[in-house]
Amino acid sequence: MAITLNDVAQRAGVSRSAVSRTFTDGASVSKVMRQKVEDAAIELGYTPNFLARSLTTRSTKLIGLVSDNFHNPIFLEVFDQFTRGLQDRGLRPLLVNLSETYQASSSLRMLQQYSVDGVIVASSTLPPEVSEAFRSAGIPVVNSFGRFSLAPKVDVVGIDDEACGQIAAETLLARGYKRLAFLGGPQAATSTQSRLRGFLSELQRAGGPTPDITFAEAYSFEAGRAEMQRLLRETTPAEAYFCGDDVLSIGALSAIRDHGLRVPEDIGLIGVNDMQMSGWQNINLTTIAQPFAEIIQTSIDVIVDMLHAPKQSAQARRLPCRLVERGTLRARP
Amino acid sequence: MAITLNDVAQRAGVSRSAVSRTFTDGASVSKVMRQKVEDAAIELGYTPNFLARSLTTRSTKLIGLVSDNFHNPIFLEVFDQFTRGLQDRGLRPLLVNLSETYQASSSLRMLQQYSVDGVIVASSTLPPEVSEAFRSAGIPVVNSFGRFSLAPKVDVVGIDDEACGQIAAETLLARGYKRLAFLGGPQAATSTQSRLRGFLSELQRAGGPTPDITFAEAYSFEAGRAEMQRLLRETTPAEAYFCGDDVLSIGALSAIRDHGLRVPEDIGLIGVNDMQMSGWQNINLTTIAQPFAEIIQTSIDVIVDMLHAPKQSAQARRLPCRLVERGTLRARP
DNA sequence: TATAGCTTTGCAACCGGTTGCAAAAAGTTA
DNA sequence: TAACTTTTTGCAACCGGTTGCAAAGCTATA
Repeated sequence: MAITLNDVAQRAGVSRSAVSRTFTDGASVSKVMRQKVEDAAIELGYTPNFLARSLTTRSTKLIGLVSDNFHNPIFLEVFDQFTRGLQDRGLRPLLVNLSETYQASSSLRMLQQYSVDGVIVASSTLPPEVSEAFRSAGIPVVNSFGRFSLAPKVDVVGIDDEACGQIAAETLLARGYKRLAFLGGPQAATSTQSRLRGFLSELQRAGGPTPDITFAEAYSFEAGRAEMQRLLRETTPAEAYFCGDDVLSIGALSAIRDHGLRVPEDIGLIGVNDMQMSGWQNINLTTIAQPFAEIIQTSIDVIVDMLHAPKQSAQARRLPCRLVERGTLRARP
Repeated sequence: MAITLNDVAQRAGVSRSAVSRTFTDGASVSKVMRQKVEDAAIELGYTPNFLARSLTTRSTKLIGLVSDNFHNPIFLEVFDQFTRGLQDRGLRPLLVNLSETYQASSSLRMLQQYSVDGVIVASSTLPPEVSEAFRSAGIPVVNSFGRFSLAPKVDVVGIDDEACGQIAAETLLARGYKRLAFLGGPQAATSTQSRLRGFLSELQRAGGPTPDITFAEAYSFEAGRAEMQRLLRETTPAEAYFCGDDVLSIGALSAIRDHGLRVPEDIGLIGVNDMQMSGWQNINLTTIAQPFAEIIQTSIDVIVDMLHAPKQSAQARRLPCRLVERGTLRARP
């Protein structure tokens, strides 16, 4: 069916090697030979088979892109940019959806079967074991949006969650808020814990108040809404909430408004991520931006480096966050 | 480095074929032989190389998933469900981001190089030529969310855009709206045109008013907002708008509220898609739901069928939409 | 024109598997 | 136990490429 190297060789009246060499960068072929082969190839509509090639070159240009964040709107930015970034470097993303029903171990085996050149684990919630499994299988791996650690087992590119909590604390204090609260993501998530730690330490350092602390079930609209509804029903709400992430914040926002309170007049809200729709004028969320583009670009750079020269030591990179001021916190006094 | 068939054969003291057969469904191997091989395989940590296998079996289980919708929030549902659905059937999505900078032709060549078993083009805006190119290259292809046609060149699974327009017209008339308008997506998009056609024909049939017609630049928040701002500034707004899709509607919604008007009291709004965030309580958009799950499931079924038995004739499937009543239209009189 | 040095080319082995075929082994029947 | 089936196994060729090696071709120099 498909046109192969042999067909082209025969058509052009040359050896198989000659054809192979014409399609291999840096191989030795004379002008006239190249011309003959290319003519025959075009005539027949030949395209080399990458997978057959990969058998000897030991490189498939396939990169496993593993995530469990498919429901979170930040996924939009993340996947758009990952796919483009990889394409730009001639790499191909092989997508793995690691929702709860799929075992991490089966995804490892699967990506091994496809001989991926590397793996990007794009998730802040998957346990580190997932990435580590790839590494111990000898596959280059980078964990994007992962947790910082001083002696990481795999390369990590993410934000500084503690600094993020500090920025939130500084911002709320600078706005003159007195009764503060932390409405985190899932309590078990390390990102939640780190942000909380940064938040608390900065409040303490600055002599600020001790905040109330609660956690939502997930990084999702419904979870944020449900938790805020509970808070409004069962407690005296704080003046301002530092929320686990944007989608959580938007859930909380909806609960507050439904409860007849105004944002930012009655309650202030600050999130984390700065996903696209946080900037939509009817949401207009004050938030702490993750540098998506840089995280993704860096992740790709790291994995590409590893493809060329496998590294021994892993490194965790923390990229800085920054405050994006919009309409869910009151102005500075 | 990696463990191969040969290693296992040697370890188990059997032939290469024996090892191959143990890992091939339906091949003839005795119990004792299988045991020997499996023991050796486990000991060495062997996993068969899918790509090497594909060379002889001519099946890679790779499915190209091409789209240009990466910025639209419906992408969330679409990709989550596609990846899971494919995984469930042992297929692997190879992602292609066909944003404007990437040529359709290069994506064809690339997917050919990777010998994908089939291609799913998930987009309502990519021109039909994209899907047709795959078909004429002999690669099974299905166009999800594509336009219906009586004699399609490739298989299509989508909604009935005209019926969608009709539902919008019926709904708005039933609510007693008099001055209606259509705020479409990009004028060139066939989905826009079909929805408009259905909308107009139903209005005419029911003796309804003739609506104003305008188009936004894209299916995006900004485009919807910009166009609605223009309408509010330059025209007397209609009583209710049928918008091209949800993200456009939400953009329009924000413009209306910013202009000091209320929805649904002053202006009514109905969208298309029912993406997740349309149900968020602070958006609460009345809309016409696309049956995402069914479209995706059907698309996968179609492509799987084609893998087993290549079909001659293409077919376009239209799945029904349904009204989802929320808060952006006034109640029936 | 003979010789050395560089480039180009084809041969054949290999990458990691699968599979048709025939020989060997096991199972059945008489 | 002999003759006949059926199952299991290994050999060797093949899938579509790449690549080390040596022979062939070319150019430059003496």
